[in-house]
Amino acid sequence: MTAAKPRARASGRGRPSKAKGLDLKETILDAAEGLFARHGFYGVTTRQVAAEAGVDTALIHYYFGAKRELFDAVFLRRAEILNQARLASMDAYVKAHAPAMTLEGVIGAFIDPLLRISQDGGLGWKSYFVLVAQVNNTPAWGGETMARFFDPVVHRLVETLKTIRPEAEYRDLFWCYQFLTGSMMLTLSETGRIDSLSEGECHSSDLEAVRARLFAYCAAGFEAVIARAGKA
Amino acid sequence: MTAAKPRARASGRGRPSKAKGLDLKETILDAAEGLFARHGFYGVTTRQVAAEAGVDTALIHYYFGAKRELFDAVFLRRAEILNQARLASMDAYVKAHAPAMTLEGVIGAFIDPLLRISQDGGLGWKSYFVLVAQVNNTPAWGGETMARFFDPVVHRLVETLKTIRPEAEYRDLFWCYQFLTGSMMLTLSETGRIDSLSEGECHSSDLEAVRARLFAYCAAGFEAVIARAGKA
DNA sequence: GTCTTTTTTCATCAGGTGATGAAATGGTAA
DNA sequence: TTACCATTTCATCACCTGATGAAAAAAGAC
Repeated sequence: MTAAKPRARASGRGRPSKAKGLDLKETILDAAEGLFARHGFYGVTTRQVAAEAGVDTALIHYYFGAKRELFDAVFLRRAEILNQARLASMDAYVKAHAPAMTLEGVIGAFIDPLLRISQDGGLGWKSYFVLVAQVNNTPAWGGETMARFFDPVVHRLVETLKTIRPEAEYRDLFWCYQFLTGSMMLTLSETGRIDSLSEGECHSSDLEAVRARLFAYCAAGFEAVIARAGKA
Repeated sequence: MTAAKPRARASGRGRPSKAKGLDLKETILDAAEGLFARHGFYGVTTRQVAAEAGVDTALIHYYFGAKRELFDAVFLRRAEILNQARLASMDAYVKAHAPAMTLEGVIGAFIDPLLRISQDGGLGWKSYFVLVAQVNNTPAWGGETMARFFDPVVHRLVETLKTIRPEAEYRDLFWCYQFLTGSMMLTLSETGRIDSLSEGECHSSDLEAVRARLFAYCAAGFEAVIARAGKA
């Protein structure tokens, strides 16, 4: 909003960054991440990013090319990490509880990495989740990337659920997944709406409160939909 | 994307609109609604809106003032209608089932008006829901308006639920509401993600499939969270 | 030290942005 | 008719946008 305070500045003109241990490329990505999360792709100018990063505008184009490529770079930077954390979490759960998996356990293994990373990962990750939530309901901005990285995790979830509820139909599982992801993304966005709505009783940032409720909520939802399909 | 085709054009220069039954103000709102929904506030220029509406740029400022006021006008136009439909639906349910209300019934009365309007309201309403979903996780653009109109409906929901589950804690009800609204908004956005994810098994636009699952899903989720709180 | 390569900055471009004041238009009322 | 007034258009402003080519500065190779 106001005049940006440079966070990294090269000494003179030359090439000091790597010698000083400053990676301007990362600094630019950090700045862009925060701004894109707050204002969206079109709501941010390359000059704002440059100012926030304490860097000349041209440097952004030198490293990333067009503005859209910068956005993609921001999106990709953490996508792989996130993806592998979730796959590992699912793997670990399956290996540890293979004989007696529960819906709630599987769903927890699917969601918990995100909560944990959001809690422990610092502000960068918080911004990143806001960004992912944005992309999640504006597929035009990276829906393809979204699909490329996250479809495998989702299919892993669905297949695992199918293993422990063989009678469930795929249609039901996919719809339930959509409901789950809507809850999850809105929660990770930490918009503050629940704070004002509940007049201070709940806090967006209280992910422990989420953990205590969301897994059970979703598991019961899946169960109900599966059961209802059996009846109808 | 491409060259816009004018949809309404005044004959010469003067003031033919009302005589012809054409309300250019509404035409502008329609055009703005569709564009804002697709590209977001900053992703749309007043010139694009003008072109889509078949109108001069200056006319937009004549009717609405600044661009942001145009956005607010778009948002407000349908907010009141939506709000009253939902309050009426809740009222009707309570009056009809007062002695024996169910969680699923109350939740259905809360959500169903949106599904019905989205199904029967035409493209304008579809765009509007995308817009509301956008605002829902970008509170900076109209979160205040959002709260002003929709908080009363949410409180009505929560109070009604508290009536039929007096043992429930408000904290739990608010968290569950957040989960519900996340599922609902993502669903109403009809992003098409479920279509590709399920390889054609499900369709974003199939709101009948949503009706058959979402109410039961949410009701079971609420029930589980309330029950778990009682135990813990 | 000189040469080369990478990084950073400067200066600038062509085009687009939201916005406005003034003029044109034609319906309405006297 | 004539005067008025809401509506619509035109022309334009000051500023910002993403992007680029060339120059400057520093690090590393020899």
